[in-house]
Amino acid sequence: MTGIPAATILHADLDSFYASVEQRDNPVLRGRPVIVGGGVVLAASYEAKAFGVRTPMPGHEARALCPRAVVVRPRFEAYSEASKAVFEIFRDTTPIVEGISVDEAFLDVSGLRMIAGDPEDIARRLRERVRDEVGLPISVGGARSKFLAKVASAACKPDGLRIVAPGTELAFLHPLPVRRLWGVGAVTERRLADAGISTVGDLAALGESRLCSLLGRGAGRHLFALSMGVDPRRVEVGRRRGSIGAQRALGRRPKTRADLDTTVIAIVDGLGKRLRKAERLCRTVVLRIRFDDFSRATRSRTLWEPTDRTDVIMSTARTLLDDAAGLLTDRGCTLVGVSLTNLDDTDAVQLTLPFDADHGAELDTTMDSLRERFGRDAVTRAVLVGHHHGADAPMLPD
DNA sequence: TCTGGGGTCCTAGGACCC
DNA sequence: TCTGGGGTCCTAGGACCC
Repeated sequence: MTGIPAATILHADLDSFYASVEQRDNPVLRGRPVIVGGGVVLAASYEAKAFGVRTPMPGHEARALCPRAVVVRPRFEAYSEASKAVFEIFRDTTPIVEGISVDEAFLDVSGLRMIAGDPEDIARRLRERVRDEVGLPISVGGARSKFLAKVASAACKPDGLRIVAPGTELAFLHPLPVRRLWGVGAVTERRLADAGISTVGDLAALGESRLCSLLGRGAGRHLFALSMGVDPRRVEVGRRRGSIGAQRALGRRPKTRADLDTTVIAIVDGLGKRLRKAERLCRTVVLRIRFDDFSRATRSRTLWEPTDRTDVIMSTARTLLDDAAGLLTDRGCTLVGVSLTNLDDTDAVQLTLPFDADHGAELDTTMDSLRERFGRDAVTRAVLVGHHHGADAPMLPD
């Protein structure tokens, strides 16, 4: 492996997360097919997956496939607690951790070779710690890029470890079905199948331009790059979510406008609390509706200024509901949701300073001056944005 | 008891600005 | 009556992910 850049990114993914927590906490469930959820399958243990149970399958279908399965109600608090414990182990392994969801994350371990060994050693210890300290099985994939690390973890599930050695990427990738590519879902898979493309290798052989004419420029470029193992994205620490939302399934019985109002009020009330707790402001309110034929519609409004006030969000949401009223005359509404997007930080302060690469100590000085201005503990987060000169320098306003 | 609840990113058209 | 090239922001829809 000398001379070649080593696999440096790990993708760690808990196996059948919710179901594994249930089996951990209730010995009776161990070794048995377990389904978490009621109306739809939120998670299935590997014993249940062996019968063809998948998420998000309707509950009745899952029970038909696997009548012996034990169906348990989700316990989101337990999952959240388990997730926190696992993420502590991630961050104890390396400071460069990018969480993707409650049960998976990317870890950049490239700087750890000297102190912690090669990626395979690190991954092995990580898996042992999650097993010993939290009691859950976790699969870890490793490679030179995020995408390949993720494919590797999927390929070694359940409870596996797979490192894609540098130089072997395409041999690993090309035999896989296109569905493994990030961005290929049911619709794109169908379109590719119609064009006779079933594996990643087929897709790579098609070439970028024909892929673009088949799927559109953005998707074509993206998928072609992935199929060639090209994925330059770094592991990003401290990404903040760009939106928060909540929704309620309403069932099929007919709803009155008052029913919808009541539901929207409850949703917005909860969102306002979450927004303030997270110390964020939103500028755009989106109303989301699903109809009984499973078609969807959205209506949105952008506010003059960012807000975290429930009353402002509420009146905006009700205006949107009025906007959508016309859509509801001939179809039943089976789901209503509200999302808040264009999120800002509360009390964010932006400073612009010249920066001389020979004087890196200026960064510390900047933090000190921020603390001086706002109080030592008032500064909770600082974001460094670099502007560089040269060919890619941002264009200046007229 | 016949389809959850949370998100991300991209596209396309129109209004508007210089 | 003919006629531009840049850009931003907003809205709506859609694919996709876990």
